[in-house]
Amino acid sequence: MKDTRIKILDAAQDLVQRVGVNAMSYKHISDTVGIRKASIHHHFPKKENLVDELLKRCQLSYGAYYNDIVRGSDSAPEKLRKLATVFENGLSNQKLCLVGSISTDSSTLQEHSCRILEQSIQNTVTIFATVFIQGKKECSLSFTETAEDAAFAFFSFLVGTQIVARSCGGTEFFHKAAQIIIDALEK
Amino acid sequence: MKDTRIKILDAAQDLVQRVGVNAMSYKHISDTVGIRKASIHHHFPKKENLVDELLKRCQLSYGAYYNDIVRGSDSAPEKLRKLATVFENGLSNQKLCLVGSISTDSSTLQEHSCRILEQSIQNTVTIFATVFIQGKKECSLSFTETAEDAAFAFFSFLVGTQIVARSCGGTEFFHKAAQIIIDALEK
DNA sequence: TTAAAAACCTACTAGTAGGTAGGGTAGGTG
DNA sequence: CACCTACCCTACCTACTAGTAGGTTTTTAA
Repeated sequence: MKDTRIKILDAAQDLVQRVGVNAMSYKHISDTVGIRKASIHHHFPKKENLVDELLKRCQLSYGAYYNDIVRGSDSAPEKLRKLATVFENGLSNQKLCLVGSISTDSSTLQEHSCRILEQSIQNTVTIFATVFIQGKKECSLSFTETAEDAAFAFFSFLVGTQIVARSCGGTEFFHKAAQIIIDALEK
Repeated sequence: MKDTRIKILDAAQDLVQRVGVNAMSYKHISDTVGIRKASIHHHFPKKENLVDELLKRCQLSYGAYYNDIVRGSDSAPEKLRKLATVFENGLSNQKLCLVGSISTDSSTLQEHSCRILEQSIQNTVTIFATVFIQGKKECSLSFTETAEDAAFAFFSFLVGTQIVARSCGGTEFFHKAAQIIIDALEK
């Protein structure tokens, strides 16, 4: 079966988003996939391999997803609202952004994983930045520093609010917080 | 010795801020404090006890610290900058806000710990909110929704930016991001 | 049809986690 | 003086972690 590998990645991703990369174990994955623990090692010899591939896969899938939103015909503030909704939907399932979840445990990661993580963040920020470039052009957004810097700030805000709101306030608090920040960036 | 307990809490806090609450172990604490693992159990029978006390201690110490800033004579935007600097200084030592760090692992926490965590967040937000109330009064800050909501958004932003910047960009990125958000909230 | 390659299994290793049992010792109190 | 409590110790337990060895089944391809 080719899709056992995908099932493993799916289960791993779900676990990472819910409980974090350190609390995600091969045992947990084997339980949900319905495969023995040793068999997972056949597909991903070391856990670091799994983490690396998870990061790469998410960079692609979420990158495509973000791009869909960013390339649309909406105004810049509307696009920011749609991007925030992606995070809000994750939160409603008690799930954190994978990059955000792994970032918090970055100190226990291998160097090569950290590099992929860094690249994923930069990739996301680059996509987000196009919205801020558009916003500056159409005068719908106002911010100091560069569009890249603003994109970094906005992405970081979404990651943090997802984390804090999961512990306190849930999607309601998240939604209001996003509203405030987008309003503040709006001209 | 009375301060063994404090030494344990200090070591535990440092570990939680650097590697997260799940990667923090009694073994690690015993190594840095210079005491046997079993002796820590004398002071904190279960790990949950340690975590609970850590949260309560931080709520007091950081609460007092934030209050010092908030009660000062600065303008509201200046106070926000000072609050951001607290997080920036932590980041320069590779350390995350304790509440932020524990929040990411909240799914592996006991219920009572979650309640203390929630209370810590609400406490911090309440302190932060006074700055936004001041800002609205003196017309130095402009935001939609309530001051509490804005404080929640700002705190979440700081938590998230600390996490993301530790993986990508460091204090420079953090500083610029904080600049952008505070500028956006400034009238 | 046969042989190799891929996938999966049982059974195991070594290491670490949190936690416990029970003994030794120092300092204070009746 | 005896006693008690707080503190710290050695030694151990169970549960779980990532990872390995080596055999079996299934799939694929010549």
